[in-house]
Amino acid sequence: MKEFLELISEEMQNAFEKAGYDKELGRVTVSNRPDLCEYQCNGAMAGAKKYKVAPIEIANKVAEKLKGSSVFDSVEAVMPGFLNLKVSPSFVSDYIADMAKEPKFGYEEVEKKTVIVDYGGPNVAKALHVGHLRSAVIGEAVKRLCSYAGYEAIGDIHMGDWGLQMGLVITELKERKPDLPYFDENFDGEYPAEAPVTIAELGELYPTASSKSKEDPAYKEKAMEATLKLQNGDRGYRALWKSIMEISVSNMKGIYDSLDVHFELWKGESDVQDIIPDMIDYLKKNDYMHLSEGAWVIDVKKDSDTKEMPPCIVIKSDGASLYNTTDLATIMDRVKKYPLTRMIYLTDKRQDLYFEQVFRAARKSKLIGDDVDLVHIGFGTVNGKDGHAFKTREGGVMRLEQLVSDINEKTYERIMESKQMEEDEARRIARTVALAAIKYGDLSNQPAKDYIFDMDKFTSFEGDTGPYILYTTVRIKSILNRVSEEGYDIEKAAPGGCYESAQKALMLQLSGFNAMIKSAVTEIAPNRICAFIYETANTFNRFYHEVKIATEEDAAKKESYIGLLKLTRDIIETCIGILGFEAPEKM
RNA sequence: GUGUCCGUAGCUCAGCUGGAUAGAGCAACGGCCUUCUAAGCCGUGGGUCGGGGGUUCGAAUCCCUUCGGGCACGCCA
Repeated sequence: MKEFLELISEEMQNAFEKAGYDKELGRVTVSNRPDLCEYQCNGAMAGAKKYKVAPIEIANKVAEKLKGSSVFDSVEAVMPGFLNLKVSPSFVSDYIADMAKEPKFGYEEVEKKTVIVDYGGPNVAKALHVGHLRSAVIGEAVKRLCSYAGYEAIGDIHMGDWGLQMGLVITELKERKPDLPYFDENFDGEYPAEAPVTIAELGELYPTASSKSKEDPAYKEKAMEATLKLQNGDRGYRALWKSIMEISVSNMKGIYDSLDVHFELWKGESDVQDIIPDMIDYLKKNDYMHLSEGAWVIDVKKDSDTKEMPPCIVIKSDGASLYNTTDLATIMDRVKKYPLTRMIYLTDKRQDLYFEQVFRAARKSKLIGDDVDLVHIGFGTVNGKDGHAFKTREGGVMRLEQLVSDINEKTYERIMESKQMEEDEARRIARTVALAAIKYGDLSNQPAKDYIFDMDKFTSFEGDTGPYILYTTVRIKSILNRVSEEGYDIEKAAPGGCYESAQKALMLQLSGFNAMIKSAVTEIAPNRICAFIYETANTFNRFYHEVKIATEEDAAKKESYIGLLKLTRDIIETCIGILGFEAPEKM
């Protein structure tokens, strides 16, 4: 189905052509002066120079040609040459009626192709903290957006399970419990089924090891050795690693589930270990890689570069692989396994340069063809109110679990303050609302920007927030339920006819849905969806306030209202579904 | 130093390929609950869009320059 703006632009373009001007000038945009008109066309001013006439003259001539148009209710040419437009109520309401009938509200899917979204990126050794929130939340939304758009979207958590962090953990554990069989070179029996550490211990092991290695070079040396030993397949280290992986992954699953974030693939850096040697051979054989300062690197500098571009290190001088190695191997692996058209990576924006190097290296060495798009979306940091990295009140790193439960608790209190409700129902609703608060709060910002995670703001639930969106949706559902209970068949209600200006405003708002999705997909910008549903909620609440729906006596009006309500609900729920949260039945 | 992102109301942010009086939310102040959920709606006050040039009929938006800030720059991820 054609986009609404496209349809009215066509009408305008025809008028330009009939008036003897270039069709291209007739592009219509949403008005930036809603007090004057709904849509506008600025083509007359752009064309003034070309035709050597005053803009207003062109505008007048075009307006003349639009007399009797079934699309526009009014076309006004005003100084210096704007064309101010109002569309006819029947034209919008017909369009809206069509949207309600079409699958995906008339949005036309892209060609079905496979895209991998690489997000999450948790570190096996480290507890999930606020830093992991954005990747999970944005990544999930991007993946769902791609799916909605028609792609075959595959999400890969891509865990950090193979680098130095594992060496650090192993080293620290060895210091503490040297008697574990994993560290006994001569041990050849079955390793214990139970993990040698709890998840809590694991969470503490890494930070300790990490700070030790920064202060003590000998310790760092040990950690690096342990890393290499693990990568080289030491039996005990592998068994230990596997054991740590198991408890870590099950812990992660729980947390990601609570965020309603789900991965199709639970791959990690370690999964490509077996193909790394082949890749290295390939890179060496074809001279893509050479020795530099003891390390194997791929030069990725281009003549056109104005900036410094260090080479991409594939093998460290101690022979160990690193992030780059596994990322390149992962690219190779994915290309082999899937008919890919695109790979989207979500990480902190501080890795911008790194990904540019890896992408260049992958292309240069032909591990990936030019037909596959590689995109890195670097997102900003989550900061506290003071503008610095988000911390707990005590100054520690905010664990993701902690953050979620804090917001759940505050939401629960908020509900109990004003509503009469059973405790477990309130708890359940609190989780739904809290999740919306967290996700919307994140997604409504542009991904690349840092943002302030303000707990008070996030739990206040007024204005441009997730709970406001949910509240609006719940209001709609509430009316539909009521009407339905009174015996009205809401299934047959269709949004035909336009009786009120607030109703028309809502229709015009909804008519922009498919254009919005299109731009959100092209720009990979979930924040577009947030802006759209916020405006939709505003427009609906105005309509809600001005028009009494349930008590409307005129059957035709009532049907059109209810039809519009259903469409509004469906569109909002589709949008929040893409964003990764949902609305409760009541709140 | 090189590169990159950013600087818009007291605070947090929108402003798409340049267009008419720069928009929201929070905070402040004032209205609206016997009528579909007041987590809502309506209204008031508040900005020389960091500064300076330029392109244009027209610039927050494009170009140059300058100041201020964040971040990254071979063996971490």
